[in-house]
Amino acid sequence: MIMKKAQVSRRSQIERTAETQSVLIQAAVRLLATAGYGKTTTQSIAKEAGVTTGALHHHFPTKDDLMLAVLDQSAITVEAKLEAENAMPFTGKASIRDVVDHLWQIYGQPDYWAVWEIIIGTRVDAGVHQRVLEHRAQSMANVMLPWLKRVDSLTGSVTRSDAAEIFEFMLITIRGLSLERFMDKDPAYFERHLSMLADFVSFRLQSLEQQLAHQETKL
Amino acid sequence: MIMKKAQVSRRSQIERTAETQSVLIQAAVRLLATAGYGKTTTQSIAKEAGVTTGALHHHFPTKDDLMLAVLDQSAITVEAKLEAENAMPFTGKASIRDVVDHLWQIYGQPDYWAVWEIIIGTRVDAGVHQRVLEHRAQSMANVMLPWLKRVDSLTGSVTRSDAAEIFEFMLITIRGLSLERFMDKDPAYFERHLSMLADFVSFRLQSLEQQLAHQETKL
DNA sequence: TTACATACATATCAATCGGTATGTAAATAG
DNA sequence: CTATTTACATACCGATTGATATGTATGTAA
Repeated sequence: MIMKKAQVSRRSQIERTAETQSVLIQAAVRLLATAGYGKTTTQSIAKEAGVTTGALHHHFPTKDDLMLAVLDQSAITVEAKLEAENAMPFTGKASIRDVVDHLWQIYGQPDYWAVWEIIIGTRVDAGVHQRVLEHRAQSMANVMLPWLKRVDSLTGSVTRSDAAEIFEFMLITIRGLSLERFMDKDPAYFERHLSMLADFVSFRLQSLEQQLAHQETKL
Repeated sequence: MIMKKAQVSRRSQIERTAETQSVLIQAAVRLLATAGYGKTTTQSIAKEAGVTTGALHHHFPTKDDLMLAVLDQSAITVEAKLEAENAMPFTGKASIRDVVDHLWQIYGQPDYWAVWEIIIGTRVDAGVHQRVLEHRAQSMANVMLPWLKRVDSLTGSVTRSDAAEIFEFMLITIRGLSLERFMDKDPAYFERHLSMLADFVSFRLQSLEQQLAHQETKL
């Protein structure tokens, strides 16, 4: 016990800062996801993190600063999950379902809803909302790039704008599904609709390919 | 001017009640849709409605009561829009796009977001949230019924559970699309994805029919 | 016209919001 | 070991929250 106390008290300043900030961000994410933006107060965040509001405001002068830090952390987490996926192979129709599952694993995660709470919750505050949107646009581009590369290597004929459109559609549906988590739906419900989404994407890619092949034979 | 004053002051009690409650509900919807649940306070609602908080609490003892009244009103509005659509014919693939457009006209309306603000905003309060969910389940059943009848009369072979699943998928995508309104997307973005959704539904219905036709020839 | 109910306003409540001022403990530079 | 900075706690601020208490205006039934 004493040793542990001594150990804790011997953290460097940068370690202390990193840990406290991390704890605060995680607490904020948890509260945003479960209670929503409106009920995620600086006091509840501090309590959840096990620090005081003084500590919170020391690291994040305003609540908005903390919210933006949550977005930063979320972007990092998403990127890490994506890189794990990028290491895997991508071989045709069967793996479309894997892509859908993976997107759901990222954006269907309860914690990810924190990001939407911030987007929606800050929409009245023009200043913050603008920064949030910029943040998001950057993140979105990073996420889509690997998909575009994969579709290129897979079909070689589907245009980038078509592939981008399909990717957008996947994210839209997955976002809609994530809203359903606020209702009392069973897991099979989500499974069914992820499956339908994967079917559709496969169908869409296939028909785009055939269309282009047909045009080429004509020329 | 005097006549008008006299006219207004000569409303019956039931008229006064109906008008004031309506004004309050409309104000709440407007604020929920634009500012969100957290920033929709009883005082801002009263101010927006042009009455005092005393009047608000006279008609709706608690904020929750007013929120449930918003859901009631929303259900009525949706039902009215549906009946207008039900009067129109339903003739095959082309009109699938009409159905999608109509659903978007209902659920993509900025004001409808008020309903989601309530669903999401009250999710911590178990008591209210339960009533909200029950309210919603009832409303959903009403919305889906005409679709099921139409698919029946159109194909005659697609099962009800398949048709219901497709309808759910449409709503999921439309909900996801409605989230995009908080980003700065151009109208063409929405048009593209509504079009894709319609394509998919047509494809799905068609392939389900062929599947069933194939099974019948086998027997 | 009287008696009463209903509709609504004013004033105010305790609780809580985001944020600040100030004091103390812990780490680090000299 | 000392001086200084950094991390964090305690205490508190004005503003605002949902809600209530009480008074007044308006409609209605006898």
